[in-house]
Amino acid sequence: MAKENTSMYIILGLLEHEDLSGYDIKKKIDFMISHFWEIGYGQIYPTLKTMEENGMITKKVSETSKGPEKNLYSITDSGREVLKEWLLLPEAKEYTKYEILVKLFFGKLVSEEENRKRIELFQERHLQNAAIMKMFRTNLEQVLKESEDHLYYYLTVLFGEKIYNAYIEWAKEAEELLGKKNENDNLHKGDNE
Amino acid sequence: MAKENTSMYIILGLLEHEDLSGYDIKKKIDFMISHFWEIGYGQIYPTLKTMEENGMITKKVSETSKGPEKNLYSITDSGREVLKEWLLLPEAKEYTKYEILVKLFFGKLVSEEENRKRIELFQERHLQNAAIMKMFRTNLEQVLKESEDHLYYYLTVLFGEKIYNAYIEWAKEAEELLGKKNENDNLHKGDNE
DNA sequence: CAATTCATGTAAGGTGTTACATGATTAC
DNA sequence: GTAATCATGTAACACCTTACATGAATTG
Repeated sequence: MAKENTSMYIILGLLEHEDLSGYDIKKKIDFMISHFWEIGYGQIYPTLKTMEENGMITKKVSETSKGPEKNLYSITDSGREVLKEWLLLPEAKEYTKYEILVKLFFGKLVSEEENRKRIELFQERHLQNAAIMKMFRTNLEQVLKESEDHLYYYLTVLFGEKIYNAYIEWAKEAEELLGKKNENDNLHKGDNE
Repeated sequence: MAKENTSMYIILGLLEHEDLSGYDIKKKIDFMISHFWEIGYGQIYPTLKTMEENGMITKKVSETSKGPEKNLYSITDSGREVLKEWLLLPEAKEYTKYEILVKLFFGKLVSEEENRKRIELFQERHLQNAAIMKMFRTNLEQVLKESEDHLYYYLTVLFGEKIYNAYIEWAKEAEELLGKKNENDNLHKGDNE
């Protein structure tokens, strides 16, 4: 058995709620979870296979009236136990890799324009992400008034929004700082003329 | 050759500034870079080996008066070129994995106490990180007044501080939301008595 | 004299990504 | 009819972590 295998627990968690195919699982993850944990098909299908072999889930081939045939998976009691045990364990610390910061860290080696462009693109990407999260949050808030079923989902969306906003704020400040540097450069240029 | 191999470029970037041993490289990364990109010895030593084979760096064994012998690496012109080319490429999007959010997403399956405890620990960890970043930033600001040599380093520290603060803010709000839920629960409890 | 730090490295295994392969159905 | 979506899967490889192994020197 694997050591961590968070993908497996994500699949278990989703199946605890409803029966799903590998394809469905991917869609759910992309929509609700991918902002803090991405998984590809290359991980999902093999994992489903070993999970079935280990008795955590069962497969039934569903002959839908239309479309290709689906493998529908259901969680077993054993799977439910494995999931709950895992949920009680302390989690590993978050795992973040920001290639943009590595490149910026060595920013002296390229032109300032290059660095500024990089930060702008980063900011644009995350303005979009922040907008998506805000939309999700607003929709969820309507639903939360009636029942708190989605409270934990809401917490993850809130997290996403906060982080993306922090990215955007940083990008603004970073651009200002580079701009200030430019002004100084120009002043000094003026001194020498 | 590898496809991305960001570790390699980090090593090149550090060697562009000064000659270092594998051990030195690890220390530098831990101190300045690990907040956005971690690397272990298991990656550094093998990478140095292949980099030497590919002519990006050269090794000289330094017989220091005291302590064990060191392998000091220097970047070559070829290595410098490889680094600069990479610095001009657009970066991959950031890679983040938050196991805590996965566990929270399925938070309904465990007790609320469990979830609250989790968030508190997360917050404590990042209060410490934020404090470290603030200290770094304050120190760097003193230096920046004299020369802007460390401006790019400063930008990465600023990033760290913003992100850790966003984590902390989120944790506060999340705790409040869980608390509010509790109050509601108690109210409903009262209704039924 | 015991623990920590300095210093280098290997082996094994787990994790994750990318590319490839296939084929039916649906929407334009 | 062509492009996109539905649906499943494999193979290769790149990446990264962990554990192990060794031994000298320094610090308390």
